[in-house]
Amino acid sequence: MLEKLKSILPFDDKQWNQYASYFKRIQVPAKKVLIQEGEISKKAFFIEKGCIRVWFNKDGKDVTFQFFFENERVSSVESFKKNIPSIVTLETIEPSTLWVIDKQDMDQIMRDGFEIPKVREKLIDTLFDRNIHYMKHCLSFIRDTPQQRYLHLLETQPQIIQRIPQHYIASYLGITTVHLSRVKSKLLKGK
Amino acid sequence: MLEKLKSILPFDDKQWNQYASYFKRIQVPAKKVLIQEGEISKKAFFIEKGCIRVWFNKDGKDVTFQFFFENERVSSVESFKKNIPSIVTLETIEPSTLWVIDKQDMDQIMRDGFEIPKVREKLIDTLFDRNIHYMKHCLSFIRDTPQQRYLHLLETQPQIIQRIPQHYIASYLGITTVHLSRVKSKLLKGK
DNA sequence: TGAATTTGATAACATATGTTATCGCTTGCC
DNA sequence: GGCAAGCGATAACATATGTTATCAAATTCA
Repeated sequence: MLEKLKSILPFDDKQWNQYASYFKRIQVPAKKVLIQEGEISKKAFFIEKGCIRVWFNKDGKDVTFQFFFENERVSSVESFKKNIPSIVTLETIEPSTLWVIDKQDMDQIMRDGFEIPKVREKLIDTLFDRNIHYMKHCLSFIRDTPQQRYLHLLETQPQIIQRIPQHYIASYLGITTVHLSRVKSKLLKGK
Repeated sequence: MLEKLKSILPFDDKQWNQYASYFKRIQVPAKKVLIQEGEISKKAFFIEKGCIRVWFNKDGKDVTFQFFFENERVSSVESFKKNIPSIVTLETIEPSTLWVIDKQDMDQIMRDGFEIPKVREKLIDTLFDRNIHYMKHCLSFIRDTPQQRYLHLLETQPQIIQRIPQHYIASYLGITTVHLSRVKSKLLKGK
């Protein structure tokens, strides 16, 4: 099951023997908070099964920022990297199977990884990709209407539409559940 | 004038002697397009004097995505890094003095830089910082009203309000010029 | 200097989106 | 089985924001 992790961090087998023990497999129920907003994150997660929602607080309401699924890594990046309080909460949506690693161990892996050209390339690529992803996400809020964002989601990440309760999707799109309903019904009626 | 660049890329003096010649100083007028949307970017810029606007096309209208000022580096990141067509246009707003470097040379510097722990740290930090910046920028579109975004801009980047024509600011905030006028006048009238 | 362009304010109206409330359908749980 | 909670649709109304048009001031440039 760490196969996917190996493709993300392409160390050789010898090194993986050392690192494998850093990761612990845990089972968590739905709606379990993994990292709380305001807390300094000391852990990172890799999802074997299930999904995780990243959200933040807006006047008492929770607003979804991102979803993560199988074979993805999740952490409160800025908190994890910089030892500052997290601006987001990480919470499971479904009962999930996760691999968890402590910051200390992860830092070790990162330090080692940046010494090895192949791993380094991969890590840098990942950072750039994340950058591009956030950039495009921003851009879609400036450029596209909620309806366009919904359609785009349908095309590019149908599993979100299928697996995630609609009120989470609505806040992810930056609108209310009521308006998402309207958008969907407008689309059904042939636009 | 490369002093600022040295703090961003903390090589030792010997190496800088080699790299300094990679950068060329150019003077460009206002409204000069540096990189065109759709074009594969082969250059990166460092601003000595002036400012640059990053924008993209929305149904024929231009929508501003970011502003850059003195001592900042600008490039079409994803295009520059991945050799793909740029999704944004880079254009000066004021007459500017820039330092320009070719992709090939920049790649060389990056390759060398990642071998040197001190420089590597700085580069990775920069990537994370950019990530956090985009994340927060996204977040402000989901969480805040245009008025809140305007006030936030006033607090954190007053030079944008002062130096940049209002219609660029409006599209940067994701609203029309008409609405920005409304927001400002509402704020003047004591909210 | 004077004409053309850019910039910003405002009004009137149109559309998009939020708010609150209600209803019915599902789901989980005792 | 039945109740409570969660979820999604819809309606009516309120507010925010966009669109188009007009005007005045500032700026640019020949």
